[in-house]
Amino acid sequence: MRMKPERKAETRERILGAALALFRVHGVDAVGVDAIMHHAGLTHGGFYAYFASKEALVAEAAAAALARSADKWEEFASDPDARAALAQIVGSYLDPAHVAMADRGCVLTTMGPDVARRSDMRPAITASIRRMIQSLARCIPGQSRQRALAVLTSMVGAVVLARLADDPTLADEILASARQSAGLR
Amino acid sequence: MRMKPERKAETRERILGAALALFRVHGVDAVGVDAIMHHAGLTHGGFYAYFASKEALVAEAAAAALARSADKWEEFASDPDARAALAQIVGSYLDPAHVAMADRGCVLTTMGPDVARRSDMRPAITASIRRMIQSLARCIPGQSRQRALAVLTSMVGAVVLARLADDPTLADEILASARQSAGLR
DNA sequence: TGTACATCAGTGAACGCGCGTTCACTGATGTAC
DNA sequence: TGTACATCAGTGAACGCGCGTTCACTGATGTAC
Repeated sequence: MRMKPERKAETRERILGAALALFRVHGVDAVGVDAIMHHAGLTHGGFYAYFASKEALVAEAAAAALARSADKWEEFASDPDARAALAQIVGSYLDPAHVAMADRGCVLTTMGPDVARRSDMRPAITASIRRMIQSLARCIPGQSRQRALAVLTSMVGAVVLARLADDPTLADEILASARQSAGLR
Repeated sequence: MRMKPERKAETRERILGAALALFRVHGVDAVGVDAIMHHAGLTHGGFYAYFASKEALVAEAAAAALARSADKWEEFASDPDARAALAQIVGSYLDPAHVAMADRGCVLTTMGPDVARRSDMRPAITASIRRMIQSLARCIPGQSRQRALAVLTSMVGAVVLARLADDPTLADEILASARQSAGLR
């Protein structure tokens, strides 16, 4: 079943997407190659035509997902209305919907400790974090880098904590407090 | 080799301690019962005389470790000098040494997403989080619960991000910005 | 105090299972005539 | 336009391995006499 090259690239994206969704929900080590391929509508044997190893997929998937987040933030930050841009970035991040949909959640909050343990992934992740800080700084009154660091920190901490809280009221309180720290409302 | 009951309790603590250190450094799923028992100076077969399953150990170890953190914060918070108490709690948490020693790091930052996925653990974890928020509130000018939530959020986010950054300068910047957000310096 | 015994904390071989990875194969498709 | 062929994306059986768990056993220790 020979196919056009663009179709092969599509399949590759499909595997990456399936892997990411499963990694974020269940954790990297709890998801096997077999589960990823079935989620992508394929069988496990084909995996190694696309990736050298599961570890290589993990590295690429996490780096690509965070880079996409950084892209999105840059796009929001290019809005001339800085106040609206900040509301876009921070508001969507500190939304209970983001907490609930872990399968599409930010890599920093769904796979943070997992990625931190794999030192080979940290350079790519760090590069995206820097871009996210820069985008935030552009939206913040005074364009303070220090403030941008504090806002990113609050965003990550709030989503991690909100996912841990088994009481939705507490989770919402945490998100609301972080929104206020970020200068929203 | 029959032994005094206190000795059995000691062995149990040793297994819990070994498990926690390994879980925090390598992640729950990357650490086997065999590795835990060897780290505790025992062989794998004895494990089931202490815990019903690996999953039961994970739940108990994570809950106990966070409860111990909450105990420590309560102790610090009972200092009549609120300013000193806050410096103790926040300063030790946002110390580069805490970032570096993941094997003794706070459960929220080392195992956060892992714990959030196991819904049976979340009640115990949430109870400890509430105690930590209360301790923080006692140390904060005005005893504001809202501020306490924001400070805890910053602490967790900063340590997660600092562990991800492969550049120590960036990591230190993140920690310093969180210290400032918490009212230190 | 000294001896015999019962206890049970800890051992290590064995189990079934699912993992990551390999590979000989299949068959739908793009290409050449 | 129609046919024959080469390609290669995807299949599925098979591999060795380490996992979580079980269990018959061992032998140091506390206890009873």
